[in-house]
Amino acid sequence: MSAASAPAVDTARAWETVLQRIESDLIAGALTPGDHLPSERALAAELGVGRSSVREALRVLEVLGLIRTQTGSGPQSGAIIISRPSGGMTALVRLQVAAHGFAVRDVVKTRLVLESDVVTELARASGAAPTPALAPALEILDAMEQPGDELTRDEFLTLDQAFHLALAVASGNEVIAAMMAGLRESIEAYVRVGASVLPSWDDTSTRLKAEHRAIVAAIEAGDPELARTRIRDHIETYHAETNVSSIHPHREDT
Amino acid sequence: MSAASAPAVDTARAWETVLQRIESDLIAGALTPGDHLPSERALAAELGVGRSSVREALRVLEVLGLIRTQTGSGPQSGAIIISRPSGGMTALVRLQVAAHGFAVRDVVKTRLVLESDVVTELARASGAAPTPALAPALEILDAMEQPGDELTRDEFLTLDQAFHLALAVASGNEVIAAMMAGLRESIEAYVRVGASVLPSWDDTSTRLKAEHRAIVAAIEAGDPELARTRIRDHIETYHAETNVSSIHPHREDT
DNA sequence: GCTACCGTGTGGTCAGACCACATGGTCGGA
DNA sequence: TCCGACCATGTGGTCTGACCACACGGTAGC
Repeated sequence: MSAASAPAVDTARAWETVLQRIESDLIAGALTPGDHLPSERALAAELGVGRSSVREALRVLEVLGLIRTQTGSGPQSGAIIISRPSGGMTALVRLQVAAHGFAVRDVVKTRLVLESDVVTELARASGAAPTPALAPALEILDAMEQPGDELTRDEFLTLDQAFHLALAVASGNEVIAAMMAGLRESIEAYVRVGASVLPSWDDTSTRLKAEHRAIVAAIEAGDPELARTRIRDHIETYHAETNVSSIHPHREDT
Repeated sequence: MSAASAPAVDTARAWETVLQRIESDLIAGALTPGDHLPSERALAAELGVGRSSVREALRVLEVLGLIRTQTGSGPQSGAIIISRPSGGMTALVRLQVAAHGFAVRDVVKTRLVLESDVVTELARASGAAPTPALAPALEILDAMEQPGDELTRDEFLTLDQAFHLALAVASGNEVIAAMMAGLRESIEAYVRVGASVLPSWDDTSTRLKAEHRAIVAAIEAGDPELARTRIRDHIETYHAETNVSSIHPHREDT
């Protein structure tokens, strides 16, 4: 039913067995965030594989945002289980965009779909009771509006990204938050290029700030439909203005 | 302004330089799907790094669904650029679920959000003009209803997954399709466990088939709201019935 | 003409050797 | 007693070289 006989099973490549071992330890609860993995040399000896194979598996886990590695000795050294899905999501989406697997247009559209749901859920929750989870997002808005301290485009965009991410986090769905972060970061280069060619940045940033406040207002008013409409307009307007969707990772010339 | 002097810049780890090189080649169009990467040994020599570092980078690309490797010689050997985004999504989400980064509940919820948008878009498009893109999905439904040929639960679930994926593909947004596939696959183990404990599989499968037809009917009728409602009920009912969301990767006992 | 063979290049793996680094203990002096 | 310098230890990061299994493609022999 399961394995035919005794042999085989070993058909997987060495680094895959390492990955499987770690995954099963995670599922079994033998490994939880904060724990240290055994050292590469110990893992290699324990699993009967070479250290290079262990390293290939750890590299994958690192890129996927599951572990953090550090040299040296002490409590902070070695490979430690973390859980930072957004990092892996970013790398995944960005490379897929680069490889033509994803169109920038679809990335923007997907982000819109996810974020629409985020604000809808937040508005629903806020209609029932005040939402303290929104506090981080509000702080970011305050930071964006500091009088007398003009932000550069880059600084503004950084805060803008943080605001949208804060909304996603506030909704409580980590999967959506990670995906949104990944989608956004993966096209960040295009967004920044788009912002740099805008004729009047002052006008744009002023409008964006107003739209952010309006979105939050709709959420706090407990109006899902309004919040949804506003986030949609917010995203679509910006991307239409900067023409981000038409930017193509490929250079057709030369 | 940028680099202090001549040195440094090399601060990135060796395997990262390999990754960056490949990414930039992808963006520049020097590498497109179907192309062969240079051999590991050539890449190592060219970039001035060890072969093991090259391998770590290639391993990442493989897990992320960007390349396919094959031993031997000939046209099919070596590392070839592909673009299978769902593979990377699956690995990422599955491991994050295992590491407690993602809750199964949130995965299901996110899938629901994405799929709601898929059927909404399909219904809108279908309202304007017939949608030939739905053909693959319809074929799968036919296969699920073959009379006299009772499908096992596993076979049924495989077709079920294919149906939902076909809908996503029909919507034309590859990012959403890939993410949905990844989300679905990552919790497939839990879904199958849930199905295996259902009291009356015949009743369930009959109901699911009817629901599938109803969803398609709503799409073809060009009724976005109805399609949205039906897909939501379809997914929520099933997951409530099988209690998938409550399945926890951890075993609290022993 | 066909078959069997073998050279060649590929990824897959392992072993061993360094390196830089961060820690934590030890030893010496104040 | 206290404190600073020192160094042994263990970690990840990297490179080198060596095999292996495999798949192709040409070649020699039938």
